[in-house]
Amino acid sequence: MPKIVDKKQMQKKILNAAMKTFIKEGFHNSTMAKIAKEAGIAKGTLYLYFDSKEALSIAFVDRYFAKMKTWLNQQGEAKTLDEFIFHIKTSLLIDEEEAKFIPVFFEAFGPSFGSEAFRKTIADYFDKMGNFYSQNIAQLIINKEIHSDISPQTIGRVLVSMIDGIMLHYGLFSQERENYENMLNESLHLFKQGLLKRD
Amino acid sequence: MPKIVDKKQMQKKILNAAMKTFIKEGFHNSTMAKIAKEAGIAKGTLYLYFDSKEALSIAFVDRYFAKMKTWLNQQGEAKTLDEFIFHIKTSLLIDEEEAKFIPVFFEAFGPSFGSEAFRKTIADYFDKMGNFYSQNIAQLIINKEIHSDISPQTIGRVLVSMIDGIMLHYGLFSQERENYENMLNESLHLFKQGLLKRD
DNA sequence: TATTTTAATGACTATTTGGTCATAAAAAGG
DNA sequence: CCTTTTTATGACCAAATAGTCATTAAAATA
Repeated sequence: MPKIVDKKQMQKKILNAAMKTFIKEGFHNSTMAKIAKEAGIAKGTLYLYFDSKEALSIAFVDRYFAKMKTWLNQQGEAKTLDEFIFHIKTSLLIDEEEAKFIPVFFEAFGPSFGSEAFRKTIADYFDKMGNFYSQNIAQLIINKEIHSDISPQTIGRVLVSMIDGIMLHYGLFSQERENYENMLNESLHLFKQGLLKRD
Repeated sequence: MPKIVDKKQMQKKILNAAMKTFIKEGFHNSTMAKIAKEAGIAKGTLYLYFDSKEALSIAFVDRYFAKMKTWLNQQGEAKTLDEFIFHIKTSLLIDEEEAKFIPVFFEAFGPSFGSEAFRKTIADYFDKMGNFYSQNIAQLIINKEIHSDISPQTIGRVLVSMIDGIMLHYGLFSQERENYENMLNESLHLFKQGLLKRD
């Protein structure tokens, strides 16, 4: 009796079209009509799968961060400070392709920072990352690898901010790769010295 | 014969109104009409002083960075590590009003990150800040306040990235003020321990 | 194939808003 | 106080675009 469509498949198709349109036109010139056309459907159809442009944007960003969340969930807990520092280094060593997407991200979603919902989506991701670090730091304090006069909750979230800052500056201001790796080593050294338990 | 008005004074007044409106409404909801109203003038009058909304935005961002550069130039060199850390704390302790402007900045100028020239303008500012820190760190190494196995040039620029990261996360993800100050203290402690010369 | 239910369509609406312009007001000097 | 020049005003216009809805198409099943 009823016509049946794979909703998720359709949303995926639309999100792919959105990506193409965003890259080609810039985010704020990407009208719902253009995105629909790129997906090969009518505007009304698009609204059957996303209630609003904001909903579409949020779904887009969600998918963008999904990969990183998956990566995060795969990470095991570090048992030593060195291992912990290595974890951080791994998360900072994004490849050059990924770095090039950072300015595009701001170009595309800069205007979205006006939306509370949008900011919350991103904030949730960083909070999750912060909690991951916090738990690990708490464990490392128990293991007596890290000195105990710091708050794991606070320093975990701070670490995320600092790491993000380093990554953003790399992506936005395109320092040389070699230079970036120097900076990584220096900052990781600083992190390690800052966290180290002294006897 | 002619009625005469101080153009610069008027532009300043309008830019102040724009700032207020941007913070209150966000950039995209700040219509020229609202800005004019905030400035206590008619919309048509506003267009006598800025040819377009874009012209207004550019004037606005120019003024924003000019202030920060002035602030930077006024800073003296720290003689001790504690003084240096205090410097950093001062630069991180932006007031809540300023923090509220951060999302507005990305909202308004996010799309500009597609422009190489725009990124360079901002990069120059951060480089200037990085050099300031580098020079101070070099001096502190001479003063034997900081251990000598780090590169002042590199760590100066890294510090700027990390500081910027902390500030951005505060502004964008609006943590509680008290929480932010805790984070500041924790991260400054980490910086200090990381930089400290050990005997 | 007829029936039923869901999906697709795109012209249309409602609203928003950057920018204009004819008119009015203000100031300065003769 | 009249004239001239500059400045101020806000109703108005045109364009853009998010979102709607009556109508049509498609698919699944009996």
